Amino acid sequence: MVKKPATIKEIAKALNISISTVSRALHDHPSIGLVTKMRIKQLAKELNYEPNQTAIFFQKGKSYNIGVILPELSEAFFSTAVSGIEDTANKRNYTVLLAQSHDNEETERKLVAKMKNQRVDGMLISVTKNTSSYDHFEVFRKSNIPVVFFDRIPSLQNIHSVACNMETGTFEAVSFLLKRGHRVIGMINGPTTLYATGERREGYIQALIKNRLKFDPSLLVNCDLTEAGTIGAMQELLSNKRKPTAIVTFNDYVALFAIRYARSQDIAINEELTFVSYANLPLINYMDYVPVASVEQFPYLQGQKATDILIDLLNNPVKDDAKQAYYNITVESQLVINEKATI
Amino acid sequence: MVKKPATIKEIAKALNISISTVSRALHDHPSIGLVTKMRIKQLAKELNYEPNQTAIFFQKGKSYNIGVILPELSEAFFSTAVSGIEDTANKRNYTVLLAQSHDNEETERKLVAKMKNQRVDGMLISVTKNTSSYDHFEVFRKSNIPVVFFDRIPSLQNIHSVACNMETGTFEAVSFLLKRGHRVIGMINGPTTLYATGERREGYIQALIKNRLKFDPSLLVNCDLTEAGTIGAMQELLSNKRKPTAIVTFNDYVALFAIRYARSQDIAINEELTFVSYANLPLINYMDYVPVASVEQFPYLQGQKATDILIDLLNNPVKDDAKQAYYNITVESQLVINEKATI
DNA sequence: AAAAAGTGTGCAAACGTTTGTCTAAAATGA
DNA sequence: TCATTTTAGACAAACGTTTGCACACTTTTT
Repeated sequence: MVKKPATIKEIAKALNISISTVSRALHDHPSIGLVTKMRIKQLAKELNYEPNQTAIFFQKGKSYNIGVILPELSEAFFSTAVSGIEDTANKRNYTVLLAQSHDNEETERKLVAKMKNQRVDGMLISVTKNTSSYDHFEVFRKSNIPVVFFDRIPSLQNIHSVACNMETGTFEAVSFLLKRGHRVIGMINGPTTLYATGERREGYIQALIKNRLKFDPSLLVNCDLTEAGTIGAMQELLSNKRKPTAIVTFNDYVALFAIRYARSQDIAINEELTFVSYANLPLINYMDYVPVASVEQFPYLQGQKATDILIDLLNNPVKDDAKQAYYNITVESQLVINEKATI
Repeated sequence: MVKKPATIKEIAKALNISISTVSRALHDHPSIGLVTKMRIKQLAKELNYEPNQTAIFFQKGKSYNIGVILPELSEAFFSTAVSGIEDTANKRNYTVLLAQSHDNEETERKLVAKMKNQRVDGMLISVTKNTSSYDHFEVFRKSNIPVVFFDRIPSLQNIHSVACNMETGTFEAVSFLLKRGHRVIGMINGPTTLYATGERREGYIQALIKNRLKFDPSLLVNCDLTEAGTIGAMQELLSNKRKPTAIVTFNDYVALFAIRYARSQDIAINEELTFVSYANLPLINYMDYVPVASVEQFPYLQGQKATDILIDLLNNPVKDDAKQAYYNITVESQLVINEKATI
């Protein structure tokens, strides 16, 4: 009943030629005569021949698998990045093995072990919020499995990475607000431990400098990204001697919390107090009041680039470890005006 | 520099024993003496031996890959389901190949082809909203690749499926509202083409019957799940002779649209008009006004069950196609009271 | 006319593992 | 003590493919 899939061997036998000829013919190897090639391809089609991938993987000593470890698939940023990864990988004949760390370092460690013995050819990793030590990634180096970190990248030397430069977008965001006439602009930034927090700060300050304005540290408050933290930050900003007329928030979640709080204080959103945020998540489609603009981080693009780099690395393995060149790609963030919020 | 991973062969040679002995020893085969076994395991550990998965896959003629095709990863329902799938698959030594159809039938067809020649052992599929014909799935039957459909299942005979029974949850939801004293309960249901729409309707009616109330068809309106459609449905319900004091909405998105509209009409949410919805998405954490209760569909559990069934199917292949038994698992939905909304 | 180059194909090894069958030695039974 | 069973391990085939090398034949060059 169950007919086994056709093999190269069967084709060879049926045509009374050698296996190698069949293999070469199917790969359009130049040394095979046209007639034989046609006969072979013809029969292959008739028999519905499809190469046995497991055999090829084995033979080539590769799995054509790319492992991906990221914190949380349900975050829109990551699920979009995954789309970029998948599309690129599929296009280049690789397959994606996905796993979520759920922002748990322990899980991350386990996944690393799992991935390694699944024999992935390469890895794409976005580290956990809380990952403090990076030694568990060393096994990949030892096994000669290239790793490209994306978005959340560890502070290590000699790694490949793709990340988004937040400074540019922040600069644009603040410039945009300045152009709109705002002179007192607050910022609710993230925890100082995050690299991205520093970039936002820098962009903010640079935009002020460029416009010959003085940087007022009391207008820049850090927060832990929770709702409570955001409310605290808002209270601090709103009670400032110079009360801001616009606020840049670390991400859309913070924006949501901040806007909600502002409304509870009967502040007219984007009139009395204008908001600009980051990420541009689908979330804002469902908010009643949304930031007037968002700094886009291009997750799909980041996924694409990281995958491209990884596959290039796989196709051109370095012999000499010392001569290894490291890719550190930066995607520029970019301000996007939110049409829904035009008032 | 790059040291190749150790193989069974090397271990054999180093210990001057046969390959088969090493293989069996590592598998705790009873016919291997204790001392040899220990020696082998010892050396294997020293050499950091790890079985070459590609070789094993090839040898066993299996890929230990499970293909998953679903509409949209960024929908919380699916990303949660994927977690269930991954966890179960990993536990049982399978690997997950993920792909999104983005609710596009054409993409779905392409993915099917892709998956088949990636030589997956089995498939988990949640079909596209728009999939009208199911013949592209036939290739799996022909290649003897078992398929388990989940959540969105095609209306076909002789398939394996895991889905959530919406009737139970709907029954509970309406009963809950009745117990709270509501007597005029509206429902914004989905398009009649969806199976789940029928189940909701049935649950709604059954709850009324059970409470000796008459079913009033004018209180049950269908909609296309868009914001415009929802507003239309709301207008219809609110202008009804018997104006509802509570509304059950098809899902959280519809709930959001409906609540937003109600607020635009200055209706006090969950006082003047009470909402109950489905899904319980993270979305509602970010809504200012949320339904008082949601019908939970247990996506994680569905993913788990579907994967378990699939792997069972893989481990116990049927010889005789005619004798195939089909699994059709139903997960009961369940009402969950939303604490945030308690007023 | 002989040598060289080109063309088309076959042979066989290799990749790492599992597993059915075979054998030698040791243990058991009478 | 010899026959039988048990134990511990070896041998070799098989899985499907790719690829370096060899070979025969034909064509071109000298």
